Amino acid sequence: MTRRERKAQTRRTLIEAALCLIEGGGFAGLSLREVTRQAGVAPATFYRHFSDMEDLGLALIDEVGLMLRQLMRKARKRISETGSVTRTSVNVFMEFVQSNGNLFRLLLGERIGNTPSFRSALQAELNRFTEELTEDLERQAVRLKTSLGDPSIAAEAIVAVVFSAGVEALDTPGHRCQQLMERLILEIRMILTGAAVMAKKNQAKIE
Amino acid sequence: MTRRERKAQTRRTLIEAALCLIEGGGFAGLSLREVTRQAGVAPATFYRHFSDMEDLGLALIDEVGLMLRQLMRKARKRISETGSVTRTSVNVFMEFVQSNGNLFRLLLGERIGNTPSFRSALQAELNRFTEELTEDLERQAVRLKTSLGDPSIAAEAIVAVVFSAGVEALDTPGHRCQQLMERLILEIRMILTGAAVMAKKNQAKIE
DNA sequence: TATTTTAGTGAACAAGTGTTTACTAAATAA
DNA sequence: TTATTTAGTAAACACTTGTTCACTAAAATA
Repeated sequence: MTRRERKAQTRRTLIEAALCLIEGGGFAGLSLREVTRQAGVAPATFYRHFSDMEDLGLALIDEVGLMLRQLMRKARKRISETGSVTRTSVNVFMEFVQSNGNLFRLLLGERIGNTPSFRSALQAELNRFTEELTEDLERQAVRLKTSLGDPSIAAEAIVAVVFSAGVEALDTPGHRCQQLMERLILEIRMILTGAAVMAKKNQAKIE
Repeated sequence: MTRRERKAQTRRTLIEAALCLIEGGGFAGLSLREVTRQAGVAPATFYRHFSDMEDLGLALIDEVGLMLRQLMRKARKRISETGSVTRTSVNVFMEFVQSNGNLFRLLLGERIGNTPSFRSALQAELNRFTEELTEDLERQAVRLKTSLGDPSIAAEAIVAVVFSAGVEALDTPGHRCQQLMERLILEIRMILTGAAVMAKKNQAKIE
């Protein structure tokens, strides 16, 4: 096995270890030595891969970004198969929260955490997500020949509502998740119909 | 000065110290010694007031609850003076976020954090907030002789949207906060009109 | 082949951590 | 007044932490 591959491999081990440890205590209460211990590697080895814990954190945030993009892609694919937009999106989202819980915790925990570089990186990641949703909403509006006014506002509201439900889902036992999803779907529909109605009123005012 | 008063006073000092330190690094990365140092008190003194850091944390969470209740009361009072519900509420909320930033950080940071007892306590606090908002919405609907269907769903959505904006406001410079608030107001109106329209449709179906 | 690079190691460091101990001085109770 | 309770202290404890250092063994290069 080549040296680059080996290095990449232990790097991955470290990332996985950190991700695993986040589950039981956030990123803030997470020590370099814990990570190396969990990874089965000497403390000094850490410095061959990251200069800092903050550096590791930024690598984790890259993973979050990747996750969100995969999430979007998967949702779009399934929507084009099934048709029902909201319900399918919510389904995909909840599946992701269940299986990538730790990344999710990172995303929402460090958004308020101490480290400024984390906060801005994560906020940027979230903004990108909102933008993509905005574009989707725009396309949908064109397709259905309606208007949502400024779709970015609806998108922002939807993202807030969805992620809030995501947090709640993190420690909701599986069987009560269905309930949670039904509420979430209603909330999203509220926002969308509200946006449509308000857009129509504004249109009427202008004409 | 009586002994009880003295004790209560240093207890307060410890709480204030913790609150002050949270600003620069969340609750998780916060050591007992740091708190006592900031409070100007010997480390051992801590144990005369709290058994644990977790114990201190729970005391802080009580403060959060107090803050939220004050928030509600103040909003109601101002609403009865001015009339405009949404705009006034958002104003009051944002003022609170600006002046009680650290409590806010605690509320939203530890909702996902490591400590299970924190999570549940904070979720309970948030739920109480949502409930009160639900009742307010109900009263408003009666007064305006309209219906929002199940107002608890709209309330949940509004809370999500408002707190999400609160997080963003935490490190938004004052002059851009106005923009943020305008968006927030639009989002809330969306949810409310959406809820009203959907309730009307459902009503029509039943009749 | 011999030489250089380098991912990973183990030992050591100074500094910070939570917690317990016996102690003081002042407020309370007798 | 004398005796007791107690909020706060200083010192010590056994650990954990981040970081550096010289070192090894194996892969890459010459």
